[in-house]
Amino acid sequence: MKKREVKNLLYEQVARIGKAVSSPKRLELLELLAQGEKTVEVLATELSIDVKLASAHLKALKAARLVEHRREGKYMVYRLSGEDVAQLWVTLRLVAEEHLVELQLALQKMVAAPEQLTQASRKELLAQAKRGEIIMLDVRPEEEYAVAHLPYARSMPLSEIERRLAELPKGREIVAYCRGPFCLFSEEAQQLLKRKGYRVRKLLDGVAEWQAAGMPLERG
Amino acid sequence: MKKREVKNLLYEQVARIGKAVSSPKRLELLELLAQGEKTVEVLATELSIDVKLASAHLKALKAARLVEHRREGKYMVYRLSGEDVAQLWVTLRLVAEEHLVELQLALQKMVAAPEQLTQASRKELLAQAKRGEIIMLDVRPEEEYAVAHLPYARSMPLSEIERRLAELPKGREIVAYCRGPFCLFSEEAQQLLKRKGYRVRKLLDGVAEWQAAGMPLERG
DNA sequence: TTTTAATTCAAACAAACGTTAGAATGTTCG
DNA sequence: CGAACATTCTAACGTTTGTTTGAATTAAAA
Repeated sequence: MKKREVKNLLYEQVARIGKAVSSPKRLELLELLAQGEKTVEVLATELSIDVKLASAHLKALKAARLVEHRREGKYMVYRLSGEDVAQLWVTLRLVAEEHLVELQLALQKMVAAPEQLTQASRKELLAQAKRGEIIMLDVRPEEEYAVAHLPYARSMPLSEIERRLAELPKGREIVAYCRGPFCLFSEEAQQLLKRKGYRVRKLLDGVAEWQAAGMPLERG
Repeated sequence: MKKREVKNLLYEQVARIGKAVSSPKRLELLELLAQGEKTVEVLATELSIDVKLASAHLKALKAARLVEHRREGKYMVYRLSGEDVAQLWVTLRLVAEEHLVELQLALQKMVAAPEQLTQASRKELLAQAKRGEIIMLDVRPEEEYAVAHLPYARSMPLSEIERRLAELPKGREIVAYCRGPFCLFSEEAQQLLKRKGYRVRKLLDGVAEWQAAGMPLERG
């Protein structure tokens, strides 16, 4: 076998991964699955697409071995096939944010103050949370909190914040986070809590970003 | 603007990066450019493709802002638009190696002993090279060595090894490396030097892998 | 001016992709 | 068992891709 043929074979395999992440829908699926395993129905609903289309995209992801699935009763449950897949999603997003002006602009429109965390500020934040100086608030659905969350975080899904305000002491600053920079939950939580008179910061990191930065998670 | 439309916009931007890395040819171009800037002609020759086709792929990479180019006399010189792009290539390759059995098999066929380096063994290797216990040998073309190379490495391109054997003392073990796991230079260097009676190990890491692992490089 | 390197444009073709709709499969539940 | 449900398979569509060829351009060098 010639050198060129062997080389082509190698790069074609890597390109399979590339092809899998070349579609916006599949990227969104990966980001969602980075929060924990989910059924096809849930995924389709979150993406606002037909279940059939979601299934087709999941099949493509499965062909590239980026996801695995198992049957659970009536439902088919999909999950990422490894932590490195979540890491890949974060890397892709970071490269896009770094190089694509269009994405930077779109993000600025979406988020008032795009506070980027450095490695140092992540450690500082963790220390503050440990000492109880701030309240780390996970505003994702409770199932996702159950899979994994930032250390010392408590769960309060966006939809429940309004009627659970009593649980939040007014004195301390709140730091809200959700699925990552593209997720709007923490943005909405921040606006809601600000109206109620709280001091609130918003984190762009989700669990995938936090972990990719080498920081520890709590797993349920 | 609706939430869904904003989200679509965001993921579409990241998918631009995904599309750029969804072609084997473009991946090979990125890996080559990770060794240093190169002209279109050189790149096309290395890939064994038409200059026009190389130009078209480079245009696609440029559209995704993964590469930049400048004119230098008659030649158009391309380079990666950042270190994160090399990091992306390494991440993609690692995910592919981890999940695609086909790639693992192809690699095994190519390389006799696929010695994977851990973080600890990289540091140990660096220490040995510093103490002069081993000879770190960069067998890539000299220009690529000039751009960046592993610490304490000396340059001896594969094509020159045979007539420069006198420069290599027989006592010490030689550790040869090239562009990365998909490059055959170090494999051929190892076989050649073994025939000449040297003790030779082969490194799968190239400069991109070495750097992605957080290890230091020497830049020329 | 002529050569060289690189890009552009156009045309062509097969292959692959995203999406939609309808039929088929396998599972649970009454 | 049969009905309801979740998911996948199949077929079809228009679109986009990768590649090759040939001719036309642009910029710099000899």
